[in-house]
Amino acid sequence: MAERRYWLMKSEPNAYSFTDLTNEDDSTAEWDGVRNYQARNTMRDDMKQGEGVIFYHSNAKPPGAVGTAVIVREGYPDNTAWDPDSEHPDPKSTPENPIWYMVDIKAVSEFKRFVPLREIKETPGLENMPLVKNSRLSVQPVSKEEWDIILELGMND
DNA sequence: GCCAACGTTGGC
DNA sequence: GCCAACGTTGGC
Repeated sequence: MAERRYWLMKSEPNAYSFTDLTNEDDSTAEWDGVRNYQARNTMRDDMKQGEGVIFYHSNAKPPGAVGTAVIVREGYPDNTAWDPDSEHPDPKSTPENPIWYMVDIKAVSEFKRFVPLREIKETPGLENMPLVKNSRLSVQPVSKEEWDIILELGMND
């Protein structure tokens, strides 16, 4: 069995917040609309059922981590790409030759305490996170150590 | 609103 | 294949 990995996914709360996810049927949603190859590869190839996700609010005031989710369905074609009425249509992607992929995630728990980016940047052990290194990647890997540190920050008062 | 960082596009 | 131009992300 492959080693269990951890992830972080960004969302702009104005567009789709952690609360929106918890309000879905079974707290589960398709993570559609990602149009970046590196993030696509991660969702298509690397994310496995049962692995943990830190849900992060980007472009928020302030930005930060708000809770955890879990991968409940592994990578499959993002059908919104060939829907001209979707928010992120890509005519080059077709059902026969899909370019973009998504996963399904399910909300697990909201942090007791919001963990702002400012604090993540100041916390020893988190300095190598893509988040801190100014990466724009919307789906990023998180090490076990980083996962443990952030959950400790978020789950303790 | 500004702008740095970064990814993508397209001319050559 | 290089790289300038352009568009987007996202913190501040």
